[in-house]
Amino acid sequence: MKQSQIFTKTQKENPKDEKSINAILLQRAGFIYKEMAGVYSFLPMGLMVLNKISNIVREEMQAIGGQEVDMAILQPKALWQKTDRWDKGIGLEVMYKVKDEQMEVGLGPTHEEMLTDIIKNHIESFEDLPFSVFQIQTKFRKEARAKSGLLRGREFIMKDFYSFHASTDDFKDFYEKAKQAYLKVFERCGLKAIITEASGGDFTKDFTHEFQVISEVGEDTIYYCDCGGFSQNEEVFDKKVTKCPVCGNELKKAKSIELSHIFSLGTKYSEPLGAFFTDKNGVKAPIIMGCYGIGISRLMGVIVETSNDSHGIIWPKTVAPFACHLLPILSGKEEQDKEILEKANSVYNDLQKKGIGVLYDDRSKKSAGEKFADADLIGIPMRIVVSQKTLEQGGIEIKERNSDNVKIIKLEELHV
RNA sequence: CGGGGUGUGGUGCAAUGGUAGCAUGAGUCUUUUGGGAAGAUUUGAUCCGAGUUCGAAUCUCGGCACCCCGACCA
Repeated sequence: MKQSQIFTKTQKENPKDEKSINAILLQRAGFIYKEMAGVYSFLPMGLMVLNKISNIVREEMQAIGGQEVDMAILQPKALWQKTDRWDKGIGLEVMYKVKDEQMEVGLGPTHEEMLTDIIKNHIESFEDLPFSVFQIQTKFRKEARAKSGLLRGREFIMKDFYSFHASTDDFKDFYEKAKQAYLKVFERCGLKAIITEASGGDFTKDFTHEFQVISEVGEDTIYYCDCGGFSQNEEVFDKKVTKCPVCGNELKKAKSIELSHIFSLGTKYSEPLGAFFTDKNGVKAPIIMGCYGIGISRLMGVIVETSNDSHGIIWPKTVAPFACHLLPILSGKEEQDKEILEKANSVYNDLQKKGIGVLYDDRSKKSAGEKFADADLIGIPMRIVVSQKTLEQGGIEIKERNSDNVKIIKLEELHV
């Protein structure tokens, strides 16, 4: 893609009133646009990143059998009244409600009610179980205090995933599979997630599990051990415990960001909504459920929050909008510039033919300094420079965003 | 929802109650070109509503918005 054709521009100055790194860098680089506190539009390159993240999540969900759907966002009031969540709890405190001349509806903050209602019309026997369903869509939640860029929004993109089982044992097996799938998702996104025991709020009395990433801007505090055998959220942590019950080392305390929260739902939704199946003995029983969320747009924010330097974003290869950023640096001499541009064009065409994503900074009026600064800000993992210097040395210059090493190589030697 | 802070061109900043200025961006022209180039020229702003005053960006009241701390949080 040619940079001159992307309608967004970078900003030199930090936006006034933003303290959070992800909010500053994503806006300056033109990935997102703030509409209101906690409400952002995703611009072309922002959407590319979001799609990369979504695809990683989608692949891992499909790998454990998840079937993708896209449910309605408008929520029928009657459905939420069946679980007694319209007038209290999440329905009262979290759900946006909209009235027209005929009816009142909610904007989906989560989809247990809707999905349970859908599946009950399809599931009749134990032979129809188990299965799991996910979707990636915009959720709406009234946040008392939206903050920190993409980390806590009123409108945000979430992957919500639900599983349905005939027995608790089967649910537990799947729950473990989902945990492993989530670890893979975060690893592929370049993040080290710590599985942490937490409270399920009014959802469940049992511990639930959160996937936490250590970060100073996090809202949570966790006590954990590097051995990986122990981590608990402060809200459930017994302060008398000081050593890891698994390896015996001192526990560490850190602020962290919650990327995901997974729950055992039991029959909390299937019973009131009437989602029953007939078991092997011909007895009717409520379906056992689990639910598993990942904040997709929050994940994008967390990646920026944990991967940046004073010049800008450093995207991991797996989620970067492009694999490389091609910068022709002109010399001011007509003949040479023609040669430089020809070379840059041929590199661009070559990479495109190979299917390598490339952002081509073809802006003729930008100075070298500005192109470098923009490249650092946007944060594409590999920078390729074509200039008089590189022509003289018969190659192209490459530099990885997360390193200071610069080297001249032949185009054929490029690996991304 | 409680507390604190802030609202001025697209962006970042200034302006004792008295001509809204600077930088940057954007447009045009010339010269430049390896880390946010130079000159010339053009463009563009006081969050909204009341009040005080001869006169309000500035003072008062009300509203709205944004940021931060806390409470809350599937």
